[in-house]
Amino acid sequence: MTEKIKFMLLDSSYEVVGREPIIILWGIDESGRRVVLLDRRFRPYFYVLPKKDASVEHIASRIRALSKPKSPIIDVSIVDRKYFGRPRKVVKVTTVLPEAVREYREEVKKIDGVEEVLEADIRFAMRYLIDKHLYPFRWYEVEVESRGRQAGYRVEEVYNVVSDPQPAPEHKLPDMRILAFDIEVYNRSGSPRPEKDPIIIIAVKNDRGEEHTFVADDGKNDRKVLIEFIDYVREYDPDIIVGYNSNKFDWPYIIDRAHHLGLRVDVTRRVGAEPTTSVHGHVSIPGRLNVDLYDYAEEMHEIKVKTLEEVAEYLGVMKKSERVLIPWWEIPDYWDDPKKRPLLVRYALDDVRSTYGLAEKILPFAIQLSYITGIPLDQVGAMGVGFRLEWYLKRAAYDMGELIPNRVERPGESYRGAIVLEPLKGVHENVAVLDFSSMYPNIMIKYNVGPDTLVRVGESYKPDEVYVAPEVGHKFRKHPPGFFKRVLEELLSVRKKIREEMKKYPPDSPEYRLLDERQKAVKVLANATYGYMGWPAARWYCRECAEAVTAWGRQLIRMAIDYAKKLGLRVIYGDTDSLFVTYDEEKIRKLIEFVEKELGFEIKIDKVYKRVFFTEAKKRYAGLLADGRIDIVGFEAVRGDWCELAKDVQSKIVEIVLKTGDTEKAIEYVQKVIRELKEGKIPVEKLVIWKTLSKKLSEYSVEAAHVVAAKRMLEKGFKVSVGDKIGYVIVKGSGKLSQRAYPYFMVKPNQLDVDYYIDHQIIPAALRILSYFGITERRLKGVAVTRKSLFDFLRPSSR
DNA sequence: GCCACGACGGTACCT
DNA sequence: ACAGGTACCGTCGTGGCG
Repeated sequence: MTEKIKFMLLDSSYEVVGREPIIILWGIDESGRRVVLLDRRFRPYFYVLPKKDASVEHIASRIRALSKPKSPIIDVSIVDRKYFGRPRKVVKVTTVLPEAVREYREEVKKIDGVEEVLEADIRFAMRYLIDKHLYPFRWYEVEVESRGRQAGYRVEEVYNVVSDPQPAPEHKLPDMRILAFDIEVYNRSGSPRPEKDPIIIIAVKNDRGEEHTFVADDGKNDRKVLIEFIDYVREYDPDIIVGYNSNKFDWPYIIDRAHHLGLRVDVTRRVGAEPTTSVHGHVSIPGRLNVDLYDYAEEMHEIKVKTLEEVAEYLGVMKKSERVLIPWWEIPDYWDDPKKRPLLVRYALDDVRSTYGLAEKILPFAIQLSYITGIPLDQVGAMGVGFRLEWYLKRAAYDMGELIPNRVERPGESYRGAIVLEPLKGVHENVAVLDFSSMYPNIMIKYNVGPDTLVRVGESYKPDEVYVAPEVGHKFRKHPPGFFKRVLEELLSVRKKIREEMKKYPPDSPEYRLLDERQKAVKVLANATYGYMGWPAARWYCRECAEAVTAWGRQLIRMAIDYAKKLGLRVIYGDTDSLFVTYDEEKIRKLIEFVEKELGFEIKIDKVYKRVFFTEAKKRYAGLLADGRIDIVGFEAVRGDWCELAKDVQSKIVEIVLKTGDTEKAIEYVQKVIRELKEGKIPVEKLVIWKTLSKKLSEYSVEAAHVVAAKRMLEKGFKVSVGDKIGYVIVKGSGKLSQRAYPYFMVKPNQLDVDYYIDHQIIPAALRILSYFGITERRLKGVAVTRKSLFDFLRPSSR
């Protein structure tokens, strides 16, 4: 007996039972029950593209002959698809077992006349979602047969899918159970090792506001901790589990430690299953969405040191001043001291509260990213922007009958990018910053840029039927609309619709916020398309396309600059799609009109600086806005590889100079800081320099400071890996600077080389701004000269 | 052998 | 693990000089 149910999709997976693959859809139904839908009707397949002169039928029959009874090919048929926009006859090969796709793929490749095997690398569970148009966090109606509760699945009801799920009208997200967790490990030296270092605390917090800490006994016996935690997860039964760096630390550690103690990490919704680590280092928990919030922190470029405390502070989740802070190397001391141990427990609690708070800030966007791209939530965060876009493109290709190109290894070919103008150095008053709106996406749409519309060498074309890119001469057919043009138009129109829908709700309503996150997710994809085309690993890679886009971009901004100058606007600076011009409303209006009417693009005033300062360097400036806010762009103050003290000093100088013009005050300030530094009044934290380890230690050809510091960590038993940020300080002594670099936690304050910080951090950062005003290193170090004010330096080039 | 200097490696930023 | 353009630091090799 069949019935219809509505459900919201959480995730998909598959299993092979009795030599038959079963798609498993995890979801939540209308009444909030967790359900599983099993679909036994779907089979894996791939395509075979014959060479142009080969016989499709012949290839098809050769493929049929490959079928082996144990794992048969069940269908070989000739179908019409498109490959880079051109209609092609291809062979669709269907098997029973997903693993069989890999085996047959290799054999089919060897057949004469086969150009390529396509779509043989799409995972079965994702193949189902693509083909059935299913997206996480969207609602569907589906005809099913109930199988009641099933012992193997920890859900309220299991159904067999009878016919394909159909989209149901959108309604709000159901209440989902969310669990944040965080572990603390006891170890006295180096990085913790699961085979010996116990997990002394696991802290959890859920969406009901409940908090728990599972704490080891005095003997640091953590068996109980793990058992209680595992039971808690099963008991609370979360849909989403969040952690901070949990994919790389907490989960692997829990799994290794539990196995070492002979325990199973029985936290999934599939009886008998355990969390598994995928190739990309992401941990998968069947039936639940495991989200590592660190992945999202990595994308927040404003935050330089991405510890949980820093990110929580930045996002307004928890102030560092209002929580327990314990340096990680003191954790064992806190544990061993009975008086301090409660503080350590409190610290773990503050960590998990921060983690949960981060989830509240980040998950709404992450969920919409999953909703738009169709990538399950537990994977979407671990992916780079390129892969997120690529999944969106794969779905678009399927919907258009386009074959998904293979990923091929190819060398990167560089090409010219954007224009950056030489800034007019000095202080300028009343400057408007104009920005082209979505310049590259709009170029791609206007000129129909893409790998399928590109006229390649040897191909014929009629001159009036193509767009020709300036300088580089690449040609793109005007018709029909290409793959990227169609995708981008869709993205832009979807975003427009979302933004219109948003107007129906007050800005503080949940509906508004949800839609706002959604439109942001769409924007990310649109903005990534140009870079994607120039990415050698992209399936739809097209260097000529990317090259043409930047060429058109250069032409565009040149024409805007020329017109601005013709109008009598001073062009102070410009980079790629932005122009800094004197704030003359009437002339700017004319410029905007010109760009819209004559060039066919949109340009807008992004901001107006009351005062803005440039040195001779490109990509570096500081501006004062009408409301008193200050933008610092490019300078040391916004770079993560300068010590906090130098950055603070530079920020302060910029503020003094832009707001008061009093350079003397700035000098006095620098001198004061130098005095404090010499007197040892500056805490070590403000002197730590953080640099990313971008490759393996052995691969470095020069002894850079952070590399030396990382080697010292390694010697002490710490794991250092690619991507880690190494925090180091410079100590007194002789020899190369790099040899005097030590991890900050290995150094006592009196060992610090104060002179290094003065000469190589404070003074350079200060002079970057102040040398334009004629101030020298000697003055900063205390030699008096005549007083000048900012206003002697205004509008330098106009006498 | 020492020093000045430029090339280069390396990192992080901007749009 | 989306692109190219750019600034700037410290190391390292090189050539000139003694």
